[in-house]
Amino acid sequence: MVTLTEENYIKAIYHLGKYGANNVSTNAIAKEMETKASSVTDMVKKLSEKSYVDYKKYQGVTLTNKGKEVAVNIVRKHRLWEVFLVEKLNFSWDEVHEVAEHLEHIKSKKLISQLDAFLGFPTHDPHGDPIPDKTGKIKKIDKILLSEAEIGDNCICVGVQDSSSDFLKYLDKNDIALGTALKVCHREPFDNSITIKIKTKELIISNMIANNLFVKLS
Amino acid sequence: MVTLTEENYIKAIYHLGKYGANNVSTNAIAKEMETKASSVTDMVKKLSEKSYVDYKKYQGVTLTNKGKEVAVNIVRKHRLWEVFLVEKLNFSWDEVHEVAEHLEHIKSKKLISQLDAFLGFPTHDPHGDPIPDKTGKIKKIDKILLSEAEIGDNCICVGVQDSSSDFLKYLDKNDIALGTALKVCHREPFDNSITIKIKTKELIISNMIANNLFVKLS
DNA sequence: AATAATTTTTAGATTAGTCTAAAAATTATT
DNA sequence: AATAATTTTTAGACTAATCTAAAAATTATT
Ligand SMILES: [Mn+2]
Ligand SMILES: [Mn+2]
Ligand SMILES: [Mn+2]
Ligand SMILES: [Mn+2]
Repeated sequence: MVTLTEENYIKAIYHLGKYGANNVSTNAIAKEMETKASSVTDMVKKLSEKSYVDYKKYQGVTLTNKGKEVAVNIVRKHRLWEVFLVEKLNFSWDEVHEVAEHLEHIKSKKLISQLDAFLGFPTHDPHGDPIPDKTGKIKKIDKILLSEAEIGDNCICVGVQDSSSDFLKYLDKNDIALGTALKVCHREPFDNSITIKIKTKELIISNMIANNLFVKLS
Repeated sequence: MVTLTEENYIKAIYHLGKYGANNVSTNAIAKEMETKASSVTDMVKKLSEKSYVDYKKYQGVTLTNKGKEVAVNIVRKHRLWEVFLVEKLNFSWDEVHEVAEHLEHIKSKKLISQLDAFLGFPTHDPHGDPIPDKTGKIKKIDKILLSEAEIGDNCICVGVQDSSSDFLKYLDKNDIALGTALKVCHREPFDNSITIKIKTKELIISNMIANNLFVKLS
């Protein structure tokens, strides 16, 4: 049995550990969870006790297979609920995360398998992130950051790195959604801003924007 | 701000106080919540402090208007989710309660108003219980217990008193669902069992069954 | 290699919710 | 009206999760 709080710690460790194979530090977890390092130490001991993580004092943690299972399952639920909110309840993609943070903790196998079927077994959430299947398998698509695309490339938006409301609303305002086709026209050497063309319209976007938008070449 | 636990106590007090205008006793709450009387006393003090209930030592509690508002809102959410589970996710009516017990605590105005719209503003849940509207108004239909119907009455099933899995499965097995028409044919004086006719089929049901099935005369 | 800065852990408190056992109040029975 | 039975409250303890402040370990800098 895993408590709601434990689930949140496990999820945080999962996200922090995804890139970079090394251990996740106490401070990193504390920052992610908006809590104090001392609280993290306590919890990490408990998670280790219950063998959700491997932990050696002062060395940070990594998820065990058991821990990874829990994490992936929560991510699956989170993303399925996000799809539900957008597809069925007309939420916009910048409104879903907060509600999904709560819905992801509802424990019912049947609920999730039926929801999955009801949604038509979606493979990606509204932000382009992959949805693990019931066995925990995640199929990843080969996407690159728009900032890494070359001049002249034709791309399709497939995801966002940052999914803060501010960023998503910026994209909405500029008619950029998942599936939108665009062409990279020019890169300004001074600030790495790039000019892109969407349909007939040209748009200049900063390097920071380009660094948070995933595309695939088309 | 009201915690999940407080919500559950408030809901229990609401259900216990619905019939009979008198105060709800500590022991009654303890039984309903499957907890100890001493825990109830502690919580009841806190709820009183926060003015969700009126409480005088040794005299039990009643919900204040503020408390009633919270209770009705939880009931609304619980019943809307039950409709969702049955109508959209193919749950049967004996499976929904437990999951709804968790979903009812998700706090998002938009989630519930959109869910309500998505479901077509249902007025009753899968057990025939009325769904309060967003202002908390509950419209009650005039239903009677089948045990109170007279010989010769033609009725339609509109709800259940008990919604335990055992009872609901009994009804399923005997093709009794909400909306089912039936006629009261005979009452056996010895045990108050009654013979009913559904379509062409006769069925003998015990007084206990008849005491847990709501019907309206047709 | 010694010292300074940073990170992590420990020690001790706090809050929400629960429990057992005993005391106090209420209600029922003689 | 006195006693017995029941209900309710209090007192004190426990667990989960958190915090602050101080100690210990690690890492960075001189
Ligand atoms: Mn999210
Ligand atoms: Mn997402
Ligand atoms: Mn229910
Ligand atoms: Mn119901």
